[in-house]
Amino acid sequence: MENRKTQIIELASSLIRKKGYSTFSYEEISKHFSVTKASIHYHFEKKEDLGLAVLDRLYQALLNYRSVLQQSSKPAEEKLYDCFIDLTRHFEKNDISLTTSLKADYCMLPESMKQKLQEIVELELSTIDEIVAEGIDDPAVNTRALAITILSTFEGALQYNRAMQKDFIPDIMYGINRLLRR
Amino acid sequence: MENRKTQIIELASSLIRKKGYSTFSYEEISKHFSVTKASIHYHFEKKEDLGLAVLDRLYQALLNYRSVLQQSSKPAEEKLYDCFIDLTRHFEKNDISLTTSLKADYCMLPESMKQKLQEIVELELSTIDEIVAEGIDDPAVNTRALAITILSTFEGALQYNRAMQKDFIPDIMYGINRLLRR
DNA sequence: GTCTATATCAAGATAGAC
DNA sequence: GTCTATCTTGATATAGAC
Repeated sequence: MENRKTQIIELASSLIRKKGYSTFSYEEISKHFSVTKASIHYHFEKKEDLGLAVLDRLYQALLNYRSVLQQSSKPAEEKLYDCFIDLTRHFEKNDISLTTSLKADYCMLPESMKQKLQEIVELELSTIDEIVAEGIDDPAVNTRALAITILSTFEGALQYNRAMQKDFIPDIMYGINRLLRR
Repeated sequence: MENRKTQIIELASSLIRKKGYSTFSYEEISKHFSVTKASIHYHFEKKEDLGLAVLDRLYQALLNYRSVLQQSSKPAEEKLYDCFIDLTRHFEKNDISLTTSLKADYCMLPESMKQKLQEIVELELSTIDEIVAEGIDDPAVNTRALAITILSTFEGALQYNRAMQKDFIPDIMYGINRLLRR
């Protein structure tokens, strides 16, 4: 069952978002599939291997997402708002983002995962930066700072959603609109 | 040593920020003070008791902070920027904020801590909202949404700092200034 | 009031049977 | 490819000595 490997990655990905890297366990993955812990260890010898597989999958998905965006011929502003919708949807489905959860657990990650996480974060930032820059002509504007502000805001808001059992996305969209308007 | 109790709360507070509530342990607290785990259990019978003590301390500190702000006679804009400086300093010293870390661990917290956390988050939001509102006359502006955006941005940025070993505060201050300016 | 000793459980991981 | 069995470690927690 080559498929089992993918199933494990998907479940791990969801568990990391919910509970964090150091708190999710082979035990709960094995129970979910009604197999033993040992068979999970067969697919991913160490927890670190599974963690890296989760990160690799995310990295590929992001690369793919960025290239779709780049090939789109929509006007920049529309692209950016599509992007916000994607972020919102992604977050509704997924509680909080994988990178947010891993950043919280950062000091407990193995070195290999820290490095991969940095690559992913850098890719996220530059993807948003590219779209923001496309929509803003003024060369005096620091678009990378805006991209960082936007992503920080989204990720922060998701954590508010989780703790307050309320949807703060409309509030931060109000803020982001104010931030971007001429 | 009634002082020991306070020392434990302070250490626990710092460990929760670094590693999260479910990952910090009585073991490491006891090692730090060169005593046994059992003596930590003497001061705080259950982990939940220690967690609540940490939250109570934060709640009191916040109440105190807010009342100092309210009594200040500075102009609103200055107050707000003092507040940003406090946030930045606090965050430099403390890696990420306690509430950010606890929001990431939210689903593993005992019910009592979830409730206390919500009270604290609400207090943080209303404190910032009050200052923002003081500085903005226009009744059409949704100051609470701005407060949420600002806090989300700060908390998100801290997690970026941690993972990227870089200081993103100047970037988000650029964004927040743009957000607040007339 | 602080300790030792211990109980209990779940974690990550490995060896080797089938 | 999946299993049983087992090891080791570290977690929360309790009982009871001093």
